[in-house]
Amino acid sequence: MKREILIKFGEKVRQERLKQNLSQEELAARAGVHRTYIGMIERAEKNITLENIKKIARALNLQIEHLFKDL
Amino acid sequence: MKREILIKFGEKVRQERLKQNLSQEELAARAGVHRTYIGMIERAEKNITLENIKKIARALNLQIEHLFKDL
DNA sequence: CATGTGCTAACTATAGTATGTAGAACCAAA
DNA sequence: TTTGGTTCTACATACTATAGTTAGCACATG
Repeated sequence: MKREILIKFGEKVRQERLKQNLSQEELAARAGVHRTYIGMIERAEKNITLENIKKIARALNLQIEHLFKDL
Repeated sequence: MKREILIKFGEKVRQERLKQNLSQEELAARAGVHRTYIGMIERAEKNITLENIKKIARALNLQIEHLFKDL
């Protein structure tokens, strides 16, 4: 499937967010994006850009690299 | 700087492309994107999306993870 | 009640695609 | 040396697709 990478990335973000007991709203606030946007990314509804990947990685205190482990 | 991540990513793509002796046009053809697009990415003029990051990684026979090593 | 998430719909910013021009570097033949 | 051909890249627009942002409503669950 074409959007497989988006699905895997979304799952990874959700997994890391829950591991840190953050709500979508909290993660959004940390990353500086809107609360529904995090939901859209986790549901693979948007093809996220590199700058926002970076924002989310920072908000999760992770290296970008880590978000692509086993992808 | 805000676009620092784009600059580093662009440098990484160029570095890997040259390592494999590919022209921008050859890499573009492999990745299935337009020839000028690769130039724009290497010069950090566009905020690349995840699906295109994936295309370029595949065209370079690299894991996405590798493109973010030491970034 | 409050909190968290999914989902729709709309707008505006910009990523993605493409064409064309220019110039640099290299090579080969006159 | 100069001329001409080739290859590669930068850069300038410009168009169209869609990412990014927001508001609102539904429906859970505590």
